[in-house]
Amino acid sequence: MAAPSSVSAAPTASPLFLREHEVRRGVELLFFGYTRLTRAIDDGLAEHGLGRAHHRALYFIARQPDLTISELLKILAITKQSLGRVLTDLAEKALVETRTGVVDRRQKLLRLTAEGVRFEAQLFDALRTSLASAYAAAGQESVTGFWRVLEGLIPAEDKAMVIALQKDI
Amino acid sequence: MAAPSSVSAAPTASPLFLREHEVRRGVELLFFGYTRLTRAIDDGLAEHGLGRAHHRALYFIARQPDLTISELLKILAITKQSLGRVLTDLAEKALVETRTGVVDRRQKLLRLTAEGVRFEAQLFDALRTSLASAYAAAGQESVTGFWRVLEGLIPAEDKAMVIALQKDI
DNA sequence: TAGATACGTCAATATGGCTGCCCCATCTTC
DNA sequence: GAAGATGGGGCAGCCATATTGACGTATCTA
Repeated sequence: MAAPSSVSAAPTASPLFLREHEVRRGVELLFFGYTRLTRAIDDGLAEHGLGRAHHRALYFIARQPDLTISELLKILAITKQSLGRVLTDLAEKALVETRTGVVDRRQKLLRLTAEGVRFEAQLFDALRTSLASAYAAAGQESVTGFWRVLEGLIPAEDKAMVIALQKDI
Repeated sequence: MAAPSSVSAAPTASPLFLREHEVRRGVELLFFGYTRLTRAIDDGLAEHGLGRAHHRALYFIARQPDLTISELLKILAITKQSLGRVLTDLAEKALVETRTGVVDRRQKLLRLTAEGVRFEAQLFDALRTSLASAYAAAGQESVTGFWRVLEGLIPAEDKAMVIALQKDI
């Protein structure tokens, strides 16, 4: 794959054609890392009869109180129907509550209840334990690199959304 | 866990209690990065009437020809039933073939057919495009950090498996 | 030969996604 | 004030992917 740099006539390989090994390594580590991290909260969720889809909604509502439905839809990138079921479950379990929008009364503003806050924090703790130990083992420099590469995987049209999330804390 | 060498009385916070912000950032970037990367191959899969589960099997068979069923089960961490359906589909589409094990005739050794190799390579190309551009934007140092953190997320009992995968290429 | 292992398979069930269609309330624009 | 756009809710039906538990067969190992 890598063109020898000594040959001047043929341009060297574009950075888009990195050695296959490096790409495969990333694909695999992302797969294992992501799946193993999410597995850390399955037990906590199961105790409440909830699944990962519920956690994702819970998580982003925790992160941005007064989020609207359509904003949450953009973040999760699922359909209204799918989200509807999840939010119904969360409301029934009194983990999430909605209020009518103030500037636009068509909107619903999503918030966690006190119990929702408690539960999300409990789940987050499991995530923190896993991720913090990975951070600690890798060192701060590695963490920065970890963030940079992942940011590069987010398509331009989604980037503003992700950055907005991270402004709040 | 590391005791601060300078302060003797009050220990600083353990590395396991990193600032919440840093952990949330990692959780979110992993979510967006992973989901956006996997989305890159959905169209290619759909053309063949296959889903992501099929790709995961295809991918790891490509990576380790003559993989056995039980090894693949460990990697994917799903049930025999679930994998069975996926492999049946792949066999019907003539993307995967099996041979009886040589050292142990109970085993089935999984391999891609020529068409399977071609198809996996095509899908891989979409992954490479995404990941390579993220690598290029972040720089080689970042890529190393990216790998290190992700490795730290893999539980000890799975680590040998992942490392074994990466020895082959 | 007895037991463990590798694989296949049955039936039933859960979860979390999807499409297409239609509804109402509210905001915006003309 | 009317027309249309937007935010949200909901119905019916479907699909993909996962689960459990039990059982069967071939093969290996002690």
